[in-house]
Amino acid sequence: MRRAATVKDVAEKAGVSPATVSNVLGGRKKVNADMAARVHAAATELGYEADRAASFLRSGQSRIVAMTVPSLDNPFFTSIIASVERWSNANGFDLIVASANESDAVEKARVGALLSWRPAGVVVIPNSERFPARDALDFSGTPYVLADRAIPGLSADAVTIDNFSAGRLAANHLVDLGHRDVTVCASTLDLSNIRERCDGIRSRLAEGENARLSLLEVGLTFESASATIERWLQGSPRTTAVVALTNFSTLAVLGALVQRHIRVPDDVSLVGFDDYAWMRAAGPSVTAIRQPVEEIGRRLWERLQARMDGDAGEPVHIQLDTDLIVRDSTVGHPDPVHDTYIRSADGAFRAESRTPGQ
Amino acid sequence: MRRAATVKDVAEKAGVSPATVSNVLGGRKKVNADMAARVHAAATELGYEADRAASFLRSGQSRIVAMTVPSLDNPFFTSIIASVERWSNANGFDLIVASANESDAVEKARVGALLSWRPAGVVVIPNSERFPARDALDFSGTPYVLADRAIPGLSADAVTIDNFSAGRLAANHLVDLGHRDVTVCASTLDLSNIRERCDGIRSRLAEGENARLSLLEVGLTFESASATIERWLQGSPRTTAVVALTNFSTLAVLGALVQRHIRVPDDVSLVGFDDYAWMRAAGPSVTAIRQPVEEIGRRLWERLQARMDGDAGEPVHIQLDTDLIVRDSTVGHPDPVHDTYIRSADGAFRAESRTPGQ
DNA sequence: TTGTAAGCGTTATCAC
DNA sequence: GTGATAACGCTTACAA
Repeated sequence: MRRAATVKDVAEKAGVSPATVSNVLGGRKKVNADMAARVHAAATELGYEADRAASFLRSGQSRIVAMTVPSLDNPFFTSIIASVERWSNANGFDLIVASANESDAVEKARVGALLSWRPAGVVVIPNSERFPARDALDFSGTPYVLADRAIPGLSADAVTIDNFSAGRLAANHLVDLGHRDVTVCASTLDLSNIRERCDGIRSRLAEGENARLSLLEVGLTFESASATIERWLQGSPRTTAVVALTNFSTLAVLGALVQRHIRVPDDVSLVGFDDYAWMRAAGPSVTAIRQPVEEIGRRLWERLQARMDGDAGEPVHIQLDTDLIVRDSTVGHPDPVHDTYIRSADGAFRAESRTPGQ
Repeated sequence: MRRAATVKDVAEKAGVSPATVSNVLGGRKKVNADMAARVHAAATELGYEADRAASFLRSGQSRIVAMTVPSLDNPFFTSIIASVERWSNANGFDLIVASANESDAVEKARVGALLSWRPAGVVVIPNSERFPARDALDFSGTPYVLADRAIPGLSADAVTIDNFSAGRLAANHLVDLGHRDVTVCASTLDLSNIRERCDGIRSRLAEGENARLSLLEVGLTFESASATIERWLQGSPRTTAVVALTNFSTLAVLGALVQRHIRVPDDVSLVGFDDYAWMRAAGPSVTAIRQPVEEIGRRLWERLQARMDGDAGEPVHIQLDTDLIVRDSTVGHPDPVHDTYIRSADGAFRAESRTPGQ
């Protein structure tokens, strides 16, 4: 590992002082034009890039954002990382990521390590409602924003979807189609977002008569979900529709139904959660609640940016609307050209064709 | 943002010198037992964690690993990140990630930024064979390891699968089943790993008589792949089997076939690439070449660790074996209990049931 | 064994 | 407008 060039090297080569180099490259002070040119030339020639650690140490401006997620193997979480990375990068911040690996203890330990970088801000998808990172974050005073999972009673900025409405949106679709026996596959009721989705479904079903809701807690992984659903199906449950509240449980339900040759949607309809390419490609394609991932990232950044800039206002909980993407798993085989329909929370209906560029 | 505690604070509280605090917490020198206890107590009380930037600046040990991937929206890449993150974390390193967002220019720019952290090592999944990060990495002298995509002619450590053998494995399965008209859906032939997979398929097909191979270049995204495959199907191609060489193209092929009510595997068989939960759950479940993601991460770390420790030996290209997971998309509906079969490169056959915990 | 002091590379301050 | 100098928080010679 070659020693990297320093300000001194550049200064010497350009025949100026280190301070001037810093001023030119940092663009903080006015400098003589041809001096600046010499500095730039020298910097380029030496491949100079300021050492971020030293720069931070002196300036106190870390330009690091740290992010912790329950797992890096869940595409929902990584899609949020992708969005945050784009925003942070666009603003000159680098992103340090840590996975809690589904463990409260790991989350706690990892956040400790992240904070030792003195990040300017932190984005957290808490591993559980215990929110193990909380104490360290609060103690450090580092601005942070929660994503996806808000913590009940916690005063902190959070960006989530409107889980209750998302649940209603799913239930409403099924009720409209005449379903009265609905089973909900929840990952775990230990998470408030999942509970709220359930509440939304329950609330809509309660508006009709004779609607019955069964609840199945299937765990956080595809494997546990598959096993639980398999056991449940062995009991020949009376159900005409399933709402799955996470991407893994959606997949597990679909797999179990297909494997048992239960016809979808003829025997059982399915509304899934999250919107992935495989849901379009599956046979049958899956009706699903789509979360606005890109917007979640944008709003996370917006909140974090505000806090990093010193906003000391009341904590804000942003709850974004979801869309219902109607596909074969609830309505069979619709119009072959416009075969995907989107129903927004406001009830509007619009067609979306499957052609590229969407 | 509260000012974080420093060594001085801890030293004062414990009634010792800063050097002693550093020695106790860093565990580098022997210290008196009750002094050590006092230091630990003070550190805990103040919530002290050494500032990593300052620590690095003085010691020259950055304990940062940087990683760049073409996209954070591709679960294959993020699964490798997940594995590397576990290994780096276990060894006390933090991980900075950057996405090239499928752009050579972005890769180059992002790697420049990453290097300004003076990372101890870098893991790169190059965005293209141009490997835009190369110059900066070589110039910096930072140890790096390529993942997934080796660059032809490049002298650098790389951990990939044995792409040629993977191609042969897929083709062999289809030939065994009697297929003679095989279409390959490649993302892009601009990547050597994809070309090698093609070559492997071609090589196996060439061993039989009358085998025909058609090649379809479908692009890197699900959308472009879907569109291309759709156009191709409109031409009523003479093909009894498709090999898809990436996860997105696998999905796109499956979707297009299902949508057109082409029966799989009765009309067309499908061998996909990568192994995801959705492939088990899809109807039909998808026969696929599984890449050993966890091992890729392990070997990446092993190589990087060696280089960071000063190993100056010849560049090593590790090529890992893949498995063929046989499912419905090539063989219909096998034994309902052990419904997934794995065929390794060595030809061994073993059953794997779909019960949880696998 | 413990403390003192220097210095990592940068930028902010303050003379010039 | 430019340059010398100090200081950020830490680790590590080296002195005690």
